[in-house]
Amino acid sequence: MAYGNSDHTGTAHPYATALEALADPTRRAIVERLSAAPAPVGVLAAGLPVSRPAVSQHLKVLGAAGLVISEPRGARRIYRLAPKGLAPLRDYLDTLWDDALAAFAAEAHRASASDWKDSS
Amino acid sequence: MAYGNSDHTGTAHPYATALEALADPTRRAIVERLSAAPAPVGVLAAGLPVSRPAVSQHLKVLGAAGLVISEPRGARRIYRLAPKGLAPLRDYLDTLWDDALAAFAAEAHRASASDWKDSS
DNA sequence: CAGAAATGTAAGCCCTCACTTACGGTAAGT
DNA sequence: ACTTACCGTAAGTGAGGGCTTACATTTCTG
Repeated sequence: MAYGNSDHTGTAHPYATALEALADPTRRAIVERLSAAPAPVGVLAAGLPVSRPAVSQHLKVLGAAGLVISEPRGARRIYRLAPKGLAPLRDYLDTLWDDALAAFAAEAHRASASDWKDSS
Repeated sequence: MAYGNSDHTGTAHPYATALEALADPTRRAIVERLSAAPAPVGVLAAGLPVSRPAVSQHLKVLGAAGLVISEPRGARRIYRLAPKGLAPLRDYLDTLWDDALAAFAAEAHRASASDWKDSS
């Protein structure tokens, strides 16, 4: 098991927080919008069916997940995607992918004697 | 009402369901376990801090997300990762990544003003 | 300096969802 | 056939989180 721990035994790894952050449709919409161009909170909220404070809260979550960074520009605050923010998540999925393929190959090569096989 | 159904971006695409499925720590643990080798429900539940029916429900969600497939083997039912299940999610993240990079490049190269930009 | 504009935060409501126990159904063993 | 094992589903409960309104703060503008 090359992965950390997905359960509750450990601190949240970057990929976990990113995954949980992107699970929300509104947050995905925000991220997709920011993937086109940076924007302040007000503009983001204007294009969404939720209130502006809701967007602020979502941005806070996205920031904690390392997916978004902000820069104060006068009274406004410009939000943009963190370029490397998706890297941990992508790596995690790649590892899952590779392990699954390896397991599939091993399964095809030898079709028995796993631990879950009947233990009579 | 708070827009009960969650989709601003259109009909629930596969990557969305996969994302929401993997957001749960228990389901991630199941997927990671299956990425090592196929297993029946009982074995999966034995390695998790939840009951067996809970695992069944999670597997149903993962199946609906296209991440897991099952094959009845005698009285048991063997679950394994769907090799192509992660593809839509990976593609989605790749697109997001590429768009963000393009936006960053455009930002650095920008000449014209966006609507929210301050004039100066 | 007063007013407006833009944002973050607090308090609270409500709905989703993960989990449990209880039950019904199918396949293997004796 | 009876019993045992394994599994999926139904019903109900509790905690988490997303949303809203109200408020405090900072900054630009006239």
